[in-house]
Amino acid sequence: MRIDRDARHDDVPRKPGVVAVARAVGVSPSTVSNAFNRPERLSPALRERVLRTAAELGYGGPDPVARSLRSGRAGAIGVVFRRRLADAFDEPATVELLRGLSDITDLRQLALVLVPGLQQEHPSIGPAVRNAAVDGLIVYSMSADDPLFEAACQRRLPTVIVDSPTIADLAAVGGGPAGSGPDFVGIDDRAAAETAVRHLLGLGHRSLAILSFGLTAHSRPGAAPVRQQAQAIASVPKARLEGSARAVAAAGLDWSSVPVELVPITSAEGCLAGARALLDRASGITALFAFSDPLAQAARLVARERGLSVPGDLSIIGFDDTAPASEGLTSIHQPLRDKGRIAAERLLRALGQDPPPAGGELLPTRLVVRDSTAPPG
Amino acid sequence: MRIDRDARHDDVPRKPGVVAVARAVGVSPSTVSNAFNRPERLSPALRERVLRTAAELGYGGPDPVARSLRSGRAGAIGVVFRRRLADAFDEPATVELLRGLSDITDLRQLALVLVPGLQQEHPSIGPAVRNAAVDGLIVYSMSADDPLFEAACQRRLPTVIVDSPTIADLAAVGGGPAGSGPDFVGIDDRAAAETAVRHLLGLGHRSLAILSFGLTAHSRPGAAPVRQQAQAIASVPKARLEGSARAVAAAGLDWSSVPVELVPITSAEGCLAGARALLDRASGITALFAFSDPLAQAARLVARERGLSVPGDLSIIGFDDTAPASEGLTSIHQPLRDKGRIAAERLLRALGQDPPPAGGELLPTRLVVRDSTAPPG
DNA sequence: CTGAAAGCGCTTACAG
DNA sequence: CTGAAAGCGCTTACAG
Repeated sequence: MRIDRDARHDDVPRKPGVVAVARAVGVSPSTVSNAFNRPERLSPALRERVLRTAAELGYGGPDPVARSLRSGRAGAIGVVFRRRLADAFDEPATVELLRGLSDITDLRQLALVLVPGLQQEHPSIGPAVRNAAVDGLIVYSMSADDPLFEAACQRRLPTVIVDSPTIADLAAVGGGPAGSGPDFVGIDDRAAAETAVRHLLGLGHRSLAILSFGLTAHSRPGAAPVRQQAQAIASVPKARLEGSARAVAAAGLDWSSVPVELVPITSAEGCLAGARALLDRASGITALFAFSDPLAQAARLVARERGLSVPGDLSIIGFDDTAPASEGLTSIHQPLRDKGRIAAERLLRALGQDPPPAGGELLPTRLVVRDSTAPPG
Repeated sequence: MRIDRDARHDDVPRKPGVVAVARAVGVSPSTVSNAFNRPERLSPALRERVLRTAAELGYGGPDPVARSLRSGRAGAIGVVFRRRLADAFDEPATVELLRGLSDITDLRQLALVLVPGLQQEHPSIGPAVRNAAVDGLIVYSMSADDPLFEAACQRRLPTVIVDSPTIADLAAVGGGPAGSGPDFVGIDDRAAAETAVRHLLGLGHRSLAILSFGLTAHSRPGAAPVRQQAQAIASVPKARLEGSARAVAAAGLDWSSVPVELVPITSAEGCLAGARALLDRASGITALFAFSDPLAQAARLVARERGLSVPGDLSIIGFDDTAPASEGLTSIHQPLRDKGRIAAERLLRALGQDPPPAGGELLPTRLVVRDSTAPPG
């Protein structure tokens, strides 16, 4: 055990601490601490002497962990992801959100602690969120039934949920942290999806299909009939499916005949496989609503593979508007960077004296029509 | 002071700790700790009772900071950036490096602590790297004379430098951490630049110019004559300039007549302004070597602004190969994701029993010829 | 299977 | 301007 080893060989200290420096200079630990943290309390000469001796001894400065334990502040905020960090960096929408978060944390030189979700391969290690030394948490788009979400809530840290679960869905499931509860920043996914489907229907399409995310934390890829849709827990796909259904019903069509395919969004291959599966079983459709731009891009690739022209044979609309405009993908735009900024601002306010108004914040979305949607050929 | 407040009102504890839970259950703190960390040491019934009481009391689980102080491990590695985090996320090359790093950290569920550099606006706060609770550091592309680099070295943590400063440049400046010194992962920037310029010269160009990064930590944008180039400290532009000069000299041309423009790479506007300045004063050139793809893309934009066709009137070669292949930019490819992976692997090995061989690792690069370079028209 | 004790490295109000 | 003392919340070898 390291501690005992150090104590035994007192003459061979592994790493010098504040007391070693104090001893060498001939002052008290308080003075060493002050030399680093409150320079104005020392005479310049003494401060100089302390700093020089510290450097000679190879003292790396006050240990941030000890300082943090004493002061109660970590100087960092955590961002909790559903899955691997590598997956997060692969999603343009997530990187844009991170840009927005860092726009705000940069102003205070705060570190951003990126916390990975569970790995299917190593479920035993336990969620990393339990170990993150942070002052507050951004929880990014999780299903309310995800064990990771429970673990995040358990920290009882000031928390801002981004996108999912919504406060309403949280209440329905009965989970969530105690006390004042988490804050929320997101969009009106139901209304946005309704807009997307209305756009397709307005062009004259009568036969469409949907490429969605998983409906629960442990959702399997594949077709999701209406009865399975009713079991949805994940707020984002749940709301978008509801919005889509509403638009379809309003047009006098039968929602239960609209194919919905669930796709694991963790990999480009998953997106392609999902698009292929959907186009296999719904070969008659003329329009497709994908719940993300990468999904829409995959669908367009698969359509081309099969000799379908877009939008001639198949109209495709995406979500997030993260594809380069040059690709001409019709999509629902949402202000992802602002979402990050606002989430970080609200978290920082919750950490300070100035908590933001309860109830969370919904950001505006808008339909951006480009070249991937047109009337059926 | 918070501590005293808690002590005074012992009946209104702010947050329950392991002792509060222990008291409530009627066991010792050790047992509570074991309930969370070594479940096998308790009878299932007792463990259950401890966990239930903890939940009732609103205990969030063992405090990671205290645990970290005691155990000596943070369960996270830090990535130190030269500038704002938001700038880092704006650079495709940096995001790709982060993907590589997280490919490895994900395997162990390690958090990634993103540490911002100094803000010009608030130099007073002190470098955030001093406060990062991490087990090791990835230092990403810094100039050896950057105060931030010094602060990072001061932590005396196991460290892997990515790209800059190189071990050789470090030794020349006389800085760097004591002890075994930092590890290094990068590329042979000199050779890669030589290849790029040879490609241009091989096409028949005789009049070229260079769009470079800043040569020191506090480099100003603008023209950099040869005598200023000699003062370069930042390893990457220094080596690339040397490689370029070597290729130019080998072709029997005069390096001192090759315009070199320094560009602040922190913003898209900076890139455009740099490209404009260079094209203003070097209007006769037929070829341009930009030290990054975003810089090359900016140069192409500016060329078009001025009615120059690429590659007809102006050949442009970039670096990193981060632009979409569809844009047809000739570039030097480097394996950025592998670079991240290898850096993380080496750091993890240094943290364990299996330190990597000294001397660092140089990754291969290759010239990718596309449509932005051609013989002079 | 459980508990008492020490200590991780620091900071801070307080006394001098 | 400087020091002695307490304590942040936890874990761990050791004893029982």
